[in-house]
Amino acid sequence: MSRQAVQESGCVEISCQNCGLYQLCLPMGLDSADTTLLDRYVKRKRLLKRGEVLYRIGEKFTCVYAIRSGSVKTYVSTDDGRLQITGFHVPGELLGLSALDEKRYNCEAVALETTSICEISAGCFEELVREVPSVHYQMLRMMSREIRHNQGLMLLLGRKNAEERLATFLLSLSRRFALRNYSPTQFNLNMSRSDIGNYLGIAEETVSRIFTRFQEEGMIAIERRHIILNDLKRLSAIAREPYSATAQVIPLPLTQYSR
Amino acid sequence: MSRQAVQESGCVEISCQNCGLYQLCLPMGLDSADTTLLDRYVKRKRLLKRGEVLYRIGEKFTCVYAIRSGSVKTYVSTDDGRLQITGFHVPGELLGLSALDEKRYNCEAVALETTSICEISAGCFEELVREVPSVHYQMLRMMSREIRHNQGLMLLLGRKNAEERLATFLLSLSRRFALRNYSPTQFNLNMSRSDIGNYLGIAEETVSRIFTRFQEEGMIAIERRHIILNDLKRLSAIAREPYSATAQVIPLPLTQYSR
DNA sequence: CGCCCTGTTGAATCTGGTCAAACTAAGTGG
DNA sequence: CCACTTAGTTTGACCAGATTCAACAGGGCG
Repeated sequence: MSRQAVQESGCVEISCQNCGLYQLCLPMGLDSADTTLLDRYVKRKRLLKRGEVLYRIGEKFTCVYAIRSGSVKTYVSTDDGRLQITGFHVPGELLGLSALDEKRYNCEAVALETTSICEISAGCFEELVREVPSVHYQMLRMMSREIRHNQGLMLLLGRKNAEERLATFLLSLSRRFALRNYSPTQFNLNMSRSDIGNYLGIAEETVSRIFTRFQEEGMIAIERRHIILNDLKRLSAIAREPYSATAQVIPLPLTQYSR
Repeated sequence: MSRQAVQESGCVEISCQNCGLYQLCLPMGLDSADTTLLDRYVKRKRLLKRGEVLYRIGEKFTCVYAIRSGSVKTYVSTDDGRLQITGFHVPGELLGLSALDEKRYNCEAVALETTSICEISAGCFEELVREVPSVHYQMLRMMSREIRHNQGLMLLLGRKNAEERLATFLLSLSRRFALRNYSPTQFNLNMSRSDIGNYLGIAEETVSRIFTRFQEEGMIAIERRHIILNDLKRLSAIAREPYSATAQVIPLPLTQYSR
């Protein structure tokens, strides 16, 4: 039935080789038989342009999505349209899992740039999780990670002032770059000040002001979207990272902000 | 091995009949064979007094906990000891799931009152999830729910002012009571103002002030910890609930605040 | 070249935090 | 039973940080 779906969509040529689900599961001990199985479940591919919506709040839960390339932001909103960005998502990550409970998407997903997505129907997803044990446990871990990420963000939103938020944000980027073997002290912020502000719960003007203050104090050098961190120690002192700084890396699943 | 653990702990008499895991899973289609299986996995029971710690941030992930009775708050913290309460948890809920990914607890759990807990070792938990399909999918749904809850809280913390936060909080309690067939307009707040403030990311003085303001405006009547909601409509208007108000109930897994 | 978008800066304003004090209820011990 | 302590709550005064509004600078692009 899922194979049929693949054929219907005219996307038979699409293997799962480069899709997020594959990337996600392979390092976790899936053997090739499993990945062949994966292929069966991927329904079709979608290509989104910047600003296009993947799913909306309240919409029925139809698919789980895996990002192949590009990046996506998710956000929730109030009655009167105020948005809170809850995450930026990159290749290898899954979207829509938080709809499993209520069978409705509870946040909105929008492409930040041209983005390629694998679609897995909700039914197929359940089947997949049931039939492939290694995928199954991997799902739990992924959701566990998302919960942890959100908790870090709540701490930031609830208890940190604007300076601390910015410092935390910069350090989190720095660490993620270090993990990917990019420079931890020099990179591009490829999102707008307003995105940063929204994510951190402060006005974009405040973001600007604090960046310039940090610069005046010599901790950073920033020019448009390129930034150099001159004093990680001082930034750390300001950021006031969570207790288990070693274990709990960061609440920021962001896109690759360097190049 | 898990059976052995049960016997070692001297808690053989404890069946899973009243433990959270049982309550959780039974309505979801577990048959009695499955629940017998469940019994095998519950290692032992713990009894916590008010203020006692169930697990700490950074501690190794050893167990998943199910609340039998009482209530527990979880929180994360910064370097310098500021806390952010991330949830209040009640019977039937599981604790510790967000440690699945990193194998360390990333928040701290403390009993709010005398609380009875079932303990399931991490290894047994994995086995349980692997062997009992109905439990497995249930886990995914639980974590999905927690993510949704956290997203609502992030929206509140990032984009709402103090009045809106309080109104949201009161309405969420009201709805939960309605679900349990308690009065949605009259109940006890059995947590301190400071707990409320911490949870909502505002000072306890601000909580007090806004409660009195709401009272002056006739929307509520409050006396110590007993509260009457006189005007749900006006509260809703202030709260500015998320778009899909129907689908997305509330970000507040709180304890029974009425009696 | 001129327009638009993003980002920066300044000034006024205001929300909410902090500090301090008073008050209440509930214990606690003599 | 009463004096005393303690924790929780409320209230006022003051102030800092952040928002809002507005103007402006500069780069990228048609």
